[in-house]
Amino acid sequence: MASTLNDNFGYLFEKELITEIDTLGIPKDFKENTTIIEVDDYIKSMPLLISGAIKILREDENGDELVLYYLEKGDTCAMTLSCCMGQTKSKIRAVAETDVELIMLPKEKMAEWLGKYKTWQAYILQSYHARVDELLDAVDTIAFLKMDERLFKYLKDKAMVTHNDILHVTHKQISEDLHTSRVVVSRLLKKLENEGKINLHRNSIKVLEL
DNA sequence: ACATTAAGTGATT
DNA sequence: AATCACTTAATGT
Repeated sequence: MASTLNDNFGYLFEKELITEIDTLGIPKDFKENTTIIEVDDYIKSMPLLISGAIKILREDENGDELVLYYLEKGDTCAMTLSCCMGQTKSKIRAVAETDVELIMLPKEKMAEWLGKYKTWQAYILQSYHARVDELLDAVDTIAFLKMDERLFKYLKDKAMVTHNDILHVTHKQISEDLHTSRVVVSRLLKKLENEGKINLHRNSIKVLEL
């Protein structure tokens, strides 16, 4: 376990901090497509992503969802950060996009480490900043981009986090992530194929322009 | 061969 | 861009 930590965070954190994470953190695995955090869950620990990718979704009262952004190796969840500080419930849903390995850190240590370790402080601030940026990006995408551009961006993002240009996903699933209808997705995908940006197959899509 | 599910299409709002 | 109604194609039993 200590070696995994060193491989992934050795360049980020000082030795003592790695040791603390090693002794206090609880390693956890999630299989692809399992829910890691549900809306209204209370957050009692904060996750550090070791490997895999996590999809962060917003969900409205009808259960309609919308993809906000993806988390990758080394990232942490900004929502968790704000939840740990206040005593609030999660307002988002986190689903494992691929098989995921993470370490759960007790939230009490968060504040303590902020004062104790410079690298931890830098890491938290940096990831908070990155998350805010991605959120703004998501807002821009929804507010200013047309559906076809949103769709293509979605495909590219997905290919990026899975490190695979072939996506195994149905049009229906895409429409749910983008909060639109399947018919629209099918039509736009067809258009993208005609433009030579993707190849369509049943249950899979190959992204050509990355 | 039949049922089920994914994807394509035209028409309408 | 959403919805409906319908077709076609692929896949499972």
